[in-house]
Formats: sequence, C-alpha cells, structure tokens
Amino acid sequence: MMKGFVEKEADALALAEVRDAFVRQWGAMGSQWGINRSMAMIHALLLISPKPLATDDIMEALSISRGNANTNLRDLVDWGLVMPVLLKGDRRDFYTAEKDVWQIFCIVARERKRREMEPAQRVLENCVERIRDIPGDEARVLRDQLSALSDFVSTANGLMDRVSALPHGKVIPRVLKVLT
Amino acid sequence: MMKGFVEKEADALALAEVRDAFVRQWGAMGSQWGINRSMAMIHALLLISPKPLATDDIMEALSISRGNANTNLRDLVDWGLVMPVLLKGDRRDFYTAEKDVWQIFCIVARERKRREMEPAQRVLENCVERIRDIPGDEARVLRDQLSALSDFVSTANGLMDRVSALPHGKVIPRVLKVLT
DNA sequence: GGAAACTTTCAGGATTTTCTGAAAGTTCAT
DNA sequence: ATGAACTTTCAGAAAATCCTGAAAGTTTCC
Repeated sequence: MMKGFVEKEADALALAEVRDAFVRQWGAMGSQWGINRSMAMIHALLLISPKPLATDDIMEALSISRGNANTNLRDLVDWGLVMPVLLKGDRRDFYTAEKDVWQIFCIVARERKRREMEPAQRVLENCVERIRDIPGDEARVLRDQLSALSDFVSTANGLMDRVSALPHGKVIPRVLKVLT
Repeated sequence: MMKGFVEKEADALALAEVRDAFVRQWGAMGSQWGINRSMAMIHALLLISPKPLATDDIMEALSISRGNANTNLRDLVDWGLVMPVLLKGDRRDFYTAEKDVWQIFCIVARERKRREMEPAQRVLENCVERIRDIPGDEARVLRDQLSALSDFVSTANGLMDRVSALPHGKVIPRVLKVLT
C-alpha cells in the first residue's frame, strides 16, 4: 500500500523534529559534561548525520558562526571523535563522526582521564613527596591521608587504561562478572 | 636528640606550605571537574584538617566571603562529602569532611551519574520513543544509532550503581580480575 | 520580649568562558 | 603569479558563572 504525499511529508517532518531535539538536548547536556554547547551540538549533529557535512552545513544547521564551528571542529578532531574526510569533486573539508559507541566511550574516558585524573595524581604525588621527610604526628596524619588518595587515584588510572584497551565485545561480559 | 626551636619551626612551616599547596592546587583542579574553585578548596581544606572547622575558620583560611563559604558548604553537605557537627560549648556550626577514599569516590560517582548520565539516558529514551513508529530507511538508521547509545548508557548506569553498592574492600580485588 | 550570636539569602559586581565576524592565511587551478 | 575558494585566527562582544557584602532571617539565652 503506497503512502500518499501527505503521509510521507508528515513522517519526514517528525524525523527532522527528532533529529533536532536530539541535537539541541545533547548540546544542552554538554554543559554538565565540561564540554561546551557548540562542541556537543556539532558532535550530536555529526553522530546522526548519514553523510559527512561541510563546515557551512554545520554553521547553518546550528546557527553558529564560522569561527565557532571551525574551533570546535578542530577540538573534536583532536579528541578523535570526529574525522575530516575528503570528498572527491569538492575542495571543502567534510567531517564525519566516530559512530561506534565503545570507541566513543574510550575516547571520552581517555580525555577525561587526561584532564581530570592525571593532574590530580600529579598534585597528590607532589604533596606526598614534599611531606615525606617532615617528622611529627600532624605530618604523619597528613601523609597518610594524602597517600590514601594518591594510591586510589593511581589504581583508578591504571584500571581505566586497561579497560579501554579491551576490545568492544569483551568488556560487557567481564564487567557483569564483577557485580555478582 | 631534641630538636631545637628553630628546626621545629622549620618543620611546621614546611607542613603548612604543603597543606596550602594542596588546598590551592586541588581548588584549581576543581574547574576541570565541573566543581567550582571555592567548593573544591573548602573540600580540600576540610579533608586535611585534623579537626572540624567553623565557617569563619574557612573564610579566613581561604580568603573568601561569608556568602560564598555558606553556599558551598551547603552544597558539600548536600552531596554528603561534608558533615555538620555540633561542638559542645560553641553555638556555631562546625564542619568535617568524609575521609574515606572509597566513600568519597562513591559520592562523587553518584553525583556525576545524576548530573551527567541520567539526563543523557532520558534524552536518548525520549528520542528513541518518538522515532519508534516512523517508517523508512533514514528513520531506521537513526533509530539504530540512538538505540545503541541508549543501551550503552543504560548498561553503564546499572553498572555504576552496582559498583558503588559494593563495600570498600571488595572492589579492588574484583576489578583486578576483569583486566586479566 | 528582646538582644546577641550565628546563618542564609540575594542583588549587583567581578571573573571566566564562549561566540562572532572580519581580516589574514592557505591552497589550488589556471 | 594571480585570484577564487576555502580555512584559520583573534580581538572584542555576549553570555554564563561565581563571589561579595550587607540586609534579612534564625536560634538561643537572659
């Protein structure tokens, strides 16, 4: 049974609405993630775009400036969440997003580790080092507290490294065992 | 062998410097964590303070205003990272921090899940729901992509819940098994 | 009741982060 | 070498976030 023009149009409209809602809501959420709105929106847009988009497409779809689009695309490419692609017959750069969920997770985890865990580890190790040879009860208490923190962060970092080194399929079954 | 006054003073000074460095650096790091500087500094200060502190102690130690101290203390108490304590013979509120590293981890994880994962899950589920009955190839592709994301986030959320329900000692050994 | 001691709130100021738009920089075909 | 097409940069505008200080609100004790 063929759908008429009107029904097809309605479906296309509903689809566009969902796309749009996803991009906007994902963008709004970016704030909570320490990722700025534009970057999150560009990522969302590329994530659900069936084909690569040029900078101008993105600018238009999201109503953002060229500078903004360019900067955030560069950051996304640096992270590895987005890849530039060359389309034949077009001089412009096109961009496409990594679609595999496990890959995305690993990239985000790696970036967060770099920005959040490693600085913490350095601060803690530096403090533990500086306090090592100071005698007295107060110093000992402080040393113990900072060492506990430091050890925990180190362990967590090592753990994260190993988890993201695992290939996609192996992780879910293994983690399920952990939480018997 | 008794240390002289001069040596003891030097030790005390070095200790104070480490404390101070820790508080300031932890505060600076807070930014990367989506936690504001004052909140991170107050937390750091209480974390290494051997005894509970009053609002005025905190204001003075960190050179911040009363309003700022009060607001951020309230948030820390809401999170459960800091507890108010009543000291006998003093009408003021004193505050002390949760010192157990595993507890701190669980609290932070719970809060991040609430602020970052659960909104994401809601957005995704909402989009998947809205697209469910739209026919066509494009809709199917979008549905598949969003479902993959949605499933991953759900699984991760469930996982996090179970991990933080585990008692301190059990986690490290178990996770070590995961990364054989 | 009322005054002292302490806490909370919040409007406006300060700071940090993000965005824009236009100018400068590239690259490529001719 | 020139110019058209495209990309990058960056100074200043806009927006979001955070902090202050003083006033209003509580609680406690006499």
